[in-house]
Amino acid sequence: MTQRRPTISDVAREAGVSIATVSRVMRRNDSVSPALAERVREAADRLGYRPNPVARGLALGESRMIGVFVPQLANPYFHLTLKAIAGGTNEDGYRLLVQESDDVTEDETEIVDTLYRHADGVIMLAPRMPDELLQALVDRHPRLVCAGRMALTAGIPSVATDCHSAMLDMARTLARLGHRKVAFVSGSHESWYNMERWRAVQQAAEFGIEAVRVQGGYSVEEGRAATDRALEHEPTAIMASNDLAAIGVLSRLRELGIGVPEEISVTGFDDIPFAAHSDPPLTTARSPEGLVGALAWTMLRSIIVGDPTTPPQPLLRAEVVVRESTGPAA
Amino acid sequence: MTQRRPTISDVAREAGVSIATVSRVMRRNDSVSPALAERVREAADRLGYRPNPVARGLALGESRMIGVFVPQLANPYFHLTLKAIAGGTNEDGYRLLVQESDDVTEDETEIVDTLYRHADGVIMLAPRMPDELLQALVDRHPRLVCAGRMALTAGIPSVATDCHSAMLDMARTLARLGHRKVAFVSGSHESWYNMERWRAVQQAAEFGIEAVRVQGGYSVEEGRAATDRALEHEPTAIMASNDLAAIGVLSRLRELGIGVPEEISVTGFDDIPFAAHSDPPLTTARSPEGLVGALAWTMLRSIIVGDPTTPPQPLLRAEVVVRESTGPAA
DNA sequence: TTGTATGCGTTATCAG
DNA sequence: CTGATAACGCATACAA
Repeated sequence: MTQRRPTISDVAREAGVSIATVSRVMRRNDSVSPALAERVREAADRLGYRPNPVARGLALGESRMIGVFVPQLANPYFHLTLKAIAGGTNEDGYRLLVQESDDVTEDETEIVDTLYRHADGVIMLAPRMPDELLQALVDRHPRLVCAGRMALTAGIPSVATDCHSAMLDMARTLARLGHRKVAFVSGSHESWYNMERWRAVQQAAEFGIEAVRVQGGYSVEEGRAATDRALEHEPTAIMASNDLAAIGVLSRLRELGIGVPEEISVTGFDDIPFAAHSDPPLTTARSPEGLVGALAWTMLRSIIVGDPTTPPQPLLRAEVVVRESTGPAA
Repeated sequence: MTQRRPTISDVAREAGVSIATVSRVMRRNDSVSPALAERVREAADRLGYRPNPVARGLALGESRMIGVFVPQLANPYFHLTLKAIAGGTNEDGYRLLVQESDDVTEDETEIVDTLYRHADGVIMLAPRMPDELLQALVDRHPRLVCAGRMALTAGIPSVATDCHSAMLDMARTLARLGHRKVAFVSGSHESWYNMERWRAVQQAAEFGIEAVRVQGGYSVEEGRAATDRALEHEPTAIMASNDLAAIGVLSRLRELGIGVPEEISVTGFDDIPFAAHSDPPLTTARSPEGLVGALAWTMLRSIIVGDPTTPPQPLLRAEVVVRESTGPAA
């Protein structure tokens, strides 16, 4: 029933040539007479033959696949980056192998290890594992780049957004509006981005802002739950580590009948597509995610092709987007 | 620099045995003396050896990978299904190869074809291609299942949600609230789900509802743009084909100062996580996406292992979730 | 220009 | 229980 897929030998037999010739034709190696090439192509078409990329990979020692690790596919934040990577790899004839850890940090090493077995290189998006593990990983797998986290001490080519500056900018904006006490709804303590953002909020003490941190997460539900914890500290503003949580905060505040921004200001981070359409529209920061993805691929590609010039490892600017969820302190 | 990965031969040499023995140990084939097995395992550990899954796949004729096609990774609707599939495959020792078409229907065949070269089977989520192409696809690739679209005429094992009934229920609810004219914000005309939903809205003529259709899409932005087109028809209710578009509709109506549900009622479909947190919370329908994914994998697995019993091809019930975006007709 | 033979890393068959 | 050795499907030196 399940007919066997035609192999290169089948085509060779059909065309009356050797498999070497077929291989050459498929690889577009021009050192084969036009007539023969045409005959081979016809035979291949007739049989519906397509080279087996796995076998080709084994022979060539390359798979033409790129592994991408992402903590959480359900987080819209990663989508633009992912698209940018996909765009770049497709253009260069590579395919993507995407795997998520579903936010469990312990699985990251295992996932990247297996990705690496199937792919010519791996891009990690916002890995949470500690630097030591990252270090061990890159020792095993030299073709590895980090996006969404600077892992320079681990010696991994990295590209990320400078969310510290952006978060500081947002805090400064709040300070100017008279806010003195803000609650930070934290994401994962293992996330580099999250810790950079928290660092900025703390540093906002410079502007006279007192900061407390409550545990949040990366979902609307976790943001809702964190809201009650935040309110215990009676802040005039709540800064969430990401938009997903911030939208949860907005949802919960509305439920409690607390006016935003009249009574409490709320900020997010990432500027996911929903941020502009929440009620009220969310003040947040937009990082150049597409650029992050594009650069990550550029860096990885230059590693793969053995380009000796070390690519720059940029920390990209994020831009504050002020919408209606922030206002003067109550 | 980039040291070669240790192969089975390296381990064999290190342990002083044949590669056959190493292979047996790695495959946990017990027909090898405990002492030798231990020696081999030690050698493997020392070298950091891990079997090359690609080579193993070539020898075995299987890759232990499952391809998943999805139209749009950025659409939250697919995430639960994806997670369910990932859960099932991981449990059975398979890995996932995920690819999206970015909503361009023409690319679907090519994507599935290449997925199929790398994987032991493919799950298509909500493919948009016409039945004839689907038919051609399954002729080439017997290990194929459809989720989110019934493709029975094409002879493809399918599992999907009965969104026609659910949409009809929603329309009935609106009719009882006095609505007589509704605008349907359409998704892709090539989407089976979308057409099922539109069919239901049309059928709502039974309840005295007059329906018009305007073009929408699968994003907040497209929903916003569609709103103005819908308003030209002066409907008392707008039924969007999916939550993403519905949230766009809400956003645009708020901008226009049109009260929901006082002046216009709005419904969505899918019950994505944001639906409960929009303003106002969205009336929508919830399909058992997790179940869809789980069943899709069950079906595919039984095909792969050659289970002769034809699995059922269920049309699953979706449930209407009434929230505050619907109310009596103005 | 074309064909032959070998290797890529494993598994499996068949002897010993 | 263990070891040669032939596949698996393809690419490529090397010969012709």
